[in-house]
Amino acid sequence: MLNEHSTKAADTRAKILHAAFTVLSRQGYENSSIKEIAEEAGVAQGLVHYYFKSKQQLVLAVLAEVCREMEYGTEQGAAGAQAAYEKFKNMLKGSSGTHALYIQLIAVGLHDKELGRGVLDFLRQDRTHIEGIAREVLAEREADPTPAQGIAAVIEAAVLGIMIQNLIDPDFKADEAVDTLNAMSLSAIFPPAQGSKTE
Amino acid sequence: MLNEHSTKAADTRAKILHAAFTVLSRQGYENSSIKEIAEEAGVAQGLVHYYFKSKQQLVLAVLAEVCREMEYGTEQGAAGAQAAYEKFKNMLKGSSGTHALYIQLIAVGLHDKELGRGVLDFLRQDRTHIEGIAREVLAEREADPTPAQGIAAVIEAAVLGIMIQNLIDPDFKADEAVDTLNAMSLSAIFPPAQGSKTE
DNA sequence: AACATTTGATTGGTTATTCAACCAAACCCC
DNA sequence: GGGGTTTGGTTGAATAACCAATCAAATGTT
Repeated sequence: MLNEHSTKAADTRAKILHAAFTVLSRQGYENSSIKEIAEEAGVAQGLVHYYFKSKQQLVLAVLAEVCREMEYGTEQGAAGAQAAYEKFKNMLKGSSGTHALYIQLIAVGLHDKELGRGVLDFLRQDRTHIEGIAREVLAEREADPTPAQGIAAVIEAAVLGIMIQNLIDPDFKADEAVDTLNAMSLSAIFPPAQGSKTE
Repeated sequence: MLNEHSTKAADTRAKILHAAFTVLSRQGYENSSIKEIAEEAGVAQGLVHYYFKSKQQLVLAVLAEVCREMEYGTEQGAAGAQAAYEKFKNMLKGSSGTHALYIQLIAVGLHDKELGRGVLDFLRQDRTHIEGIAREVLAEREADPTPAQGIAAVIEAAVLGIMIQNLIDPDFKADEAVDTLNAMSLSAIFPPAQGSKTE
């Protein structure tokens, strides 16, 4: 039966995608050739272009895969925030390949319109998600929800930067950094005595 | 004359370096060829290799240049922090080429040992500088200086992440993000009346 | 003349992408 | 059910372009 998704086709497609992920995260974008990806997948070169029009398209598909791997849990409020931070700590220990690839794709996306679009989409979705959590926490504290957006921008930024430092610097104290970020975001939410807003 | 001060030699060297910066920041690492850089500089291809053994070496030299462009002021204490944040805001508006190149080089450095070393050096120096400021501020407040390291890590991270978002997302509200980061780092320093840390 | 600088053609290699041919299973008509 | 045909899947070689690096020769400078 020639149903739109013959399992065989889906299989090899996934195989190529997985191989692309492996090679790209191991060697980086500019050192990864289609030939090498095909070898890793155990198929002929031409087949890669049968499933993906161009290297761009392939990498774009890999990006989607990577994004799926970075999803958080869905707990609510402060508990959700805690859970997300813990999950992030674990990711920092384990999935360095994924992170390296992500940073790589961000950089390539700076000069590749199509890829850049994909990266931007994911980044925004991520930030929106963080903003949602921040809003919940602010609501729990019965505080003004306005700063949620700015807080989300900073947390998203810090997450990216911690990833980067963790990849580059073998001596980087990732756990400490995440804990500090946690504390900082919390104390941003408990309005400190700076302005005049006392509880 | 083999003297390091032959002005002509220094001149063309600088010319090539500048052209490399221009081309690299415009087109990204993997789309920049020596040929193109030579053209931009108005010299023959071979000359580039006369001054820089390899593309790696050239890019490494450009990195040093970029780092010089990113230096902060040297004011002390809280005033220094304020000044640095303001300077950062201005940079976010203007020097996007420099930032794009920096992110690019971070990414390439992930899989290029030599470049990676250079990037790491700069990153550490930067973080140490931030840590110094944090220490000064903590001292002004007569607070425990221990968390300075963690705070510096988070601020460095956030700076990187804000750069990235500012490059990628045309709607990113950079000023708001920097102000929020400022507030968050301050409130991390005024120990908020928070009960006990989660453990 | 000796040296530093500059040139541009050459080398040896890599790359993404295209293409004609091949295979096997699915379908149709008898 | 069995020949012929369409179709999706797969192959590996060919194409055309590009690249970093080298080098012998030319030019400029002291």
